[in-house]
Amino acid sequence: MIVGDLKKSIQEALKTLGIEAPKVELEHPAELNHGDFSTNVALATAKIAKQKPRDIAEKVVAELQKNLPNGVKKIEVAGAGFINFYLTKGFFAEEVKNIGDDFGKNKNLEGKKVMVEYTDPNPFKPFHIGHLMSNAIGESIARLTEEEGAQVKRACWQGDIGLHVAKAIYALLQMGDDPLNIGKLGVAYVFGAKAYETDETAKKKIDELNQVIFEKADDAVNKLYEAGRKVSLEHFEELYKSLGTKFDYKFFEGIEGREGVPIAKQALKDGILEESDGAVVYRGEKVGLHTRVFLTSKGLPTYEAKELGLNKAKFKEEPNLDDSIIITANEQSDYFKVVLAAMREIMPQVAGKTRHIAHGMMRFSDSKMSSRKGNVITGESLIADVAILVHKRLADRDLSKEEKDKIAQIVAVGAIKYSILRQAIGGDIIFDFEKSISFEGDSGPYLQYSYVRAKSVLGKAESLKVQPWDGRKVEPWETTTLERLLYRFPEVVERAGAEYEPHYVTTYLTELAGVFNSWYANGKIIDAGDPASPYKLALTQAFAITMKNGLGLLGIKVPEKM
RNA sequence: GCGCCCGUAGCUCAAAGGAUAGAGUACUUGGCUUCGAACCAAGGGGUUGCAGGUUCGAGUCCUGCCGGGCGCACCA
Repeated sequence: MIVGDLKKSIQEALKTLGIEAPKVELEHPAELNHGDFSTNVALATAKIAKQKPRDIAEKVVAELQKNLPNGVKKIEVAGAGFINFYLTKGFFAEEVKNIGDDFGKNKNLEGKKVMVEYTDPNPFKPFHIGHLMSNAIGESIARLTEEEGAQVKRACWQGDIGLHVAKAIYALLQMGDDPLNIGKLGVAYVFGAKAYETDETAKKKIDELNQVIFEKADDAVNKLYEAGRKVSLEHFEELYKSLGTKFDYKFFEGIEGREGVPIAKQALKDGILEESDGAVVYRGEKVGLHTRVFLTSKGLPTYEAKELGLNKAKFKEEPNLDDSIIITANEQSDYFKVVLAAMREIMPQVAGKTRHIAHGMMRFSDSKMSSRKGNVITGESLIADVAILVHKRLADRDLSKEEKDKIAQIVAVGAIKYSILRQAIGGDIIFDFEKSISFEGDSGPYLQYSYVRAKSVLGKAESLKVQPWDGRKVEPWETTTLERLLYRFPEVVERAGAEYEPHYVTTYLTELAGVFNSWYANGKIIDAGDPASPYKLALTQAFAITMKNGLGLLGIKVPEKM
């Protein structure tokens, strides 16, 4: 590998010069005109060696040039004392040759089994754009983890029981019995939530209803409950289909969550949890956190207790899990600190493998989004609205209605996912339809479009029976920026996977697409008079594969036409 | 009040302690009879919230302040 070889050569050069360097750092310079690799050893060792950085750099370069490392074309000293390496055409050609369908994969997590929980919408409540955010991030992290060689189990945790359900059913009981659908359910929830806050009698009834639902004590209520749950879940299923997520496990508060009650009661007996004002709580203060309630004074489990049941169930289903990741918005960060602290005492083997990853919140510029207040944008409506905009762009394309519908769906979801995955996951996204969803420049469709163009060129080459480069001889054709970026893709994937940061992939792909588009505009790829044409075709192919694989890691599909 | 997170171009965001802090967008201008213009090329735009400190080197690390977000007992 080039990195290892270069480091070794630098290490040896330093040794010959009698300079001690604990470790050699080799990185890609931020700017491409600073070379393909750069090291700061001269700067880092200057003080100990009592020499000027540039002097050390000059000496190291002189030493390296006596026997130029494999794949290196040119070495330069630049700036304060950086040593920059430029690679040979032969190196890039070899890399391009190796770009196939597996490009990007690594074996860092080979043999590991990882469960990733994300999205977590609640039946009886709307699936809003916050869930879209969690889904986009979670799906991408799941795919990155798979790309690292792990076996991934996708899990979704759904609150099909609890006060929010009681609120919706309270309203449904008053709404007459025309057929239930997702729209009616949304209205019911908002109505019930409002009643709970403003109407004392309603509040009392809803609290009672909550108990009735939990105990499955009333047939009419049970029936309504089952119907509402079904409508919600079917709606979620449709959304997962268009988002490209397929869950291996769907856990429910009403099923796995119930199992948390006996666990909490046992923990109370064991003295891990304690009683306080009739409730069962965990005193987080003993580990520098705060107190949280696990069982209410009425004996009902809170989210905390349900979480115990859930996490036990995860390891019951998948006993050989190496890692269990829970992805939620950061409003739950402190909650998870306390629950995980309690879990470390109650079920240490589970807690030791469970980790919470927080992402930012989807917000409006002027207010907090709240499904309770009804001021949410649903995932369904957002996808539909964006798809309409895509359709407008497709108006004069020579494609069938079916093709256009399919493309609109892929491009709309791509645009939305991109707008979420373009930034570090920790940051909030201020949702603004006009600004958030873009088709130009830094956007999902920009990447999809550059892929489609590349495929179009490849299609034309095929119809003209033009063969791509045979991979054997390389002439000293000019090295393109495209080649200088392409071989870095696996490194980007590795880092994104290790840090659970899909945006490294997004940023890389956008830069890659920019470089491809610029190269594309600058000259012809298929050109009978150009001896480099077959090589350019191979480059185009390599770009298309990389873009498709990269977008795949973001959970974004590529259309063949758009 | 306490805890966690954040503050970079008009706006939305990048930047693994390194070089002249970069993209997109918006604005101005040029480019389709060429392999797809959802594209390309060019231009202006910055005291990285403020003040200290550590370091050969700080947007990045430390301290304080200012501004914002989230959380802190029976909701999820």
